[in-house]
Amino acid sequence: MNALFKALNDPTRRQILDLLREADLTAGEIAEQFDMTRPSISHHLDLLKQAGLVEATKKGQFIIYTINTTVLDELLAWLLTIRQNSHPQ
Amino acid sequence: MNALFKALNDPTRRQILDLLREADLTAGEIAEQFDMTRPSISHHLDLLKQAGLVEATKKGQFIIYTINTTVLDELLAWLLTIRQNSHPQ
DNA sequence: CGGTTATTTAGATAATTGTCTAATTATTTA
DNA sequence: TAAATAATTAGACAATTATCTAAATAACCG
Repeated sequence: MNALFKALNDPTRRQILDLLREADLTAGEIAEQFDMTRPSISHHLDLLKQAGLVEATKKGQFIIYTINTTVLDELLAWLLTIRQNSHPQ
Repeated sequence: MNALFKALNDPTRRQILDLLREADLTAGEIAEQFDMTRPSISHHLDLLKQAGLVEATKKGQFIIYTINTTVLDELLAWLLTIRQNSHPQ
């Protein structure tokens, strides 16, 4: 869970996920959406990849990023546990 | 959401939430559960409080911490959106 | 092949974070 | 009121993080 929380603990990375929710995008298309250098975006993508939240597939000279939400299941389960069972009086 | 993700991005703080899910506890009772100094735990409790995840009420010389899960609703909603609507083909 | 394009890797730096010890505040109690 | 207990605040320090520029890798195209 550590890599997951770490990946989500940044507004740029969460925004990248929001973008990828709409469509698969190349690294360059993602970078265009931010006022930040490409290496910085590349680094954010790497952290998302480490957490398993995105997958990267090379297509020619481009790298296409795809969201993968299955890793969120564990987080979702934890959240629901915390929320529903909090010391009922 | 920033304070929330920040608060959750630490295993000690998540474990504190797990403890408070079972029962309200004083700062000292929480500190007992960890191999860490009281000031460190106090700092973690402060971050949880800043995120709205816990509430502190003074009772004599003790401070009792209570979990508050309502702030998790926004996170839960975001997670569900990300998960359910990810670029259906 | 040589130049251009897409992206990452490497290395540096400032800011943030987690932890500690020491000091402070507040409350209880003998 | 003085000592003890509960907890926080303050300040220091090492580790991590987000960002940048410069360099490297890889693929395309004239």
